[in-house]
Amino acid sequence: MSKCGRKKYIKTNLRQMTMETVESRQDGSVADTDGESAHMQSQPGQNSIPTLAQVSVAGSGTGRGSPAVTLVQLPSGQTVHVQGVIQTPQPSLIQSPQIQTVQVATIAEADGSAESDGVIDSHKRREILSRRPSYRKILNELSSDVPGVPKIEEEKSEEEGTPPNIAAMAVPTSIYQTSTGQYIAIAQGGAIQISNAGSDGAPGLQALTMTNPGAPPPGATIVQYAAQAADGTQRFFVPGSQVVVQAATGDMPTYQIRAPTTTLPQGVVMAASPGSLHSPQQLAEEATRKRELRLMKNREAAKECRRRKKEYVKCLESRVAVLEVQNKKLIEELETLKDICSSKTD
DNA sequence: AATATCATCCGTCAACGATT
DNA sequence: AATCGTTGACGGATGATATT
Repeated sequence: MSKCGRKKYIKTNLRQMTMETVESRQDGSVADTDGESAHMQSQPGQNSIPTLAQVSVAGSGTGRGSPAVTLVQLPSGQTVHVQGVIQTPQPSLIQSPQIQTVQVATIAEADGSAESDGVIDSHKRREILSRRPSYRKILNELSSDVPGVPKIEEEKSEEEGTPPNIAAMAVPTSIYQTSTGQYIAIAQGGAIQISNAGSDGAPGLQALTMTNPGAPPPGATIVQYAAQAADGTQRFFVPGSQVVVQAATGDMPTYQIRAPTTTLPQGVVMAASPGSLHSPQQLAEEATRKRELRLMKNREAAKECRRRKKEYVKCLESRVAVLEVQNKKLIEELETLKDICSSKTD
């Protein structure tokens, strides 16, 4: 199998896993091409329910957000309202003696005969296929429903995207990352903090104080870091037109703050305010800087997004486990009640 | 041991919604 | 309208495991 094909296979499996164990689509009636983006918003409780389709109880909606209420029609014709998957365990939840096949309203059939044939109005389809909320939102809503599920904080306090050891220090105004994964935080008072990323517990954080306080000239906020210089050092440019030079030798990195008297090493991109750009070369450098900044941000965002997704999937998996246990208990309870009833009738 | 396959992670791009 | 954050999709890299 080619690598590409293998990936398709893996991703298909992941998508199936998502659909079966996470999303639990009831009937596939919503024609979703990407398999993930649409059905998270398919909350049965939010739609009118003109027609019904058979589904299994285990897949009766994720109930994200406020507890989604699913209308369940019993074989006897009686209808009951069943909360979505997200609910606190209850002592007794017997709602149907035949819980393996109940009937739940579906979205695609909720719009009339024409759309039940799979012809969905483009606007409607657009709404259905609209982007689902972020994992942060989803998980926070899950958390609000079930105690014990940790919330994802809006403000990143312990997330991996922030440099370790820096969060506990003085609040920095700017954080820059070097090509080697190190972070430089520049606090308001001019203190420079350098930390090694990814080194858990490593005493990599060092604080340096700039020697000439004073507001940096406007437009002199240096964002980019230098590649390793020819002399084996690494240089970072900080506000105030100063340069932080990292020595490349030794186990303990050393840093010095120098005036940028030397020529810039190759690869350094100096940022400047857009108003000060004149030559095409400066414009190109500005564009390059912006692009690299965007890539860096997106890199971190992708990491964070994946972390949230993992957390979200874990949350759902644990919920599945809980519900399986709950379901088992209900079945047992049902059997017990059946026995009691049959013994009474005898 | 060499090769193939699997599993996972990561960076990037593009599209989208939300915000300014 | 511009900008930003989020996330699916894609492809590459890498380590683990199975097969030859």
